[in-house]
Amino acid sequence: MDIKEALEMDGTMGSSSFLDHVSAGFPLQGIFDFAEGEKSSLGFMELLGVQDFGSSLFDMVQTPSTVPALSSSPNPTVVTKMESPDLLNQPATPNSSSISSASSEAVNDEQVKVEEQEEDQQKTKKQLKPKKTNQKRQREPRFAFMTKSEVDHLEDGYRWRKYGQKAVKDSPFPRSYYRCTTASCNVKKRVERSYNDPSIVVTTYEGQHTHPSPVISRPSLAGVPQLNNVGFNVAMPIHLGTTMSRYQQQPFVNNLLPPMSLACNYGSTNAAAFLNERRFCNPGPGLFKDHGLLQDIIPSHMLKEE
DNA sequence: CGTTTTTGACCCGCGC
DNA sequence: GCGCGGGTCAAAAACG
Repeated sequence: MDIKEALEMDGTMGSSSFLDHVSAGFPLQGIFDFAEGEKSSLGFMELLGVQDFGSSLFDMVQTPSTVPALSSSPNPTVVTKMESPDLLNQPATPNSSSISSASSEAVNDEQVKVEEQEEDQQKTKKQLKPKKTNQKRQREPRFAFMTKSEVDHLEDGYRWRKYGQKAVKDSPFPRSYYRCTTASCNVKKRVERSYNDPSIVVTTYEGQHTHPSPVISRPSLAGVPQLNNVGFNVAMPIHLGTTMSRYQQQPFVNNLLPPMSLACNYGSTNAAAFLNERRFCNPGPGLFKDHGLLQDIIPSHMLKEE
């Protein structure tokens, strides 16, 4: 049980609690703490209830141990960890069935965690600049998922520019920081590799894209079929068509999906979609089922599916 | 030549 | 107050 070891190792870190991990970027250790299931006694549904605050964060993790079939399976997998309830409705990817099933069986170790870090910090404007009226910086809600992949930077339909890299404590693998290259869109993501299982990449998204996936207009991806003209459902097909041969990125939540998030379940299957879903399902603090934007963007038939 | 990556420095929050 | 770790900046290098 690598995870167990990880958990124990985490204990050696000592100074940080799980929440600390989370608020600081939920290092894997944090995730595994979570997996331990002791620091979070909330049941999944309970969490949902808690989460239902719209802006509070929600963590759902399936540690590698929960998907035993993965490591040995020819088809790599993705373990999803989400920090936002709105995203939980994420459907399994079309071709993740095998993985999904595997994970479902493994959910026994299902871990859930609630985070309320939204008031955490707002690092969008920053540090080297004169600090402003120091309200605690607010951090955008984040969500992450673990992906079994050989490449660190997973294609998700958006363009990212790397702006930093740091060594991760207790891990031989560095953590990379990316920002969406689209002007006015300050979505960020962190990518790091699990030191317990180097084949697993943990990607954390922070913020919400304020634009459609740019891949639509990208020549290199022009051949990818577009599901719509908005962009957020496009990424997955692109992903599948262009990168699956190198790695698999198949976020899935299957049985972990919270019922209440069904309203946002419209079939997107990747990170970009997650972000968009999040954005559209959770347009503002406390708002949950506002379909205003959704209706503008999502085909009516999709909405009906909820 | 424009864009992205690399990388050391810096800032900030937090625990001791 | 100090040190540590996480996160970001920004100049230089690399890349296409």
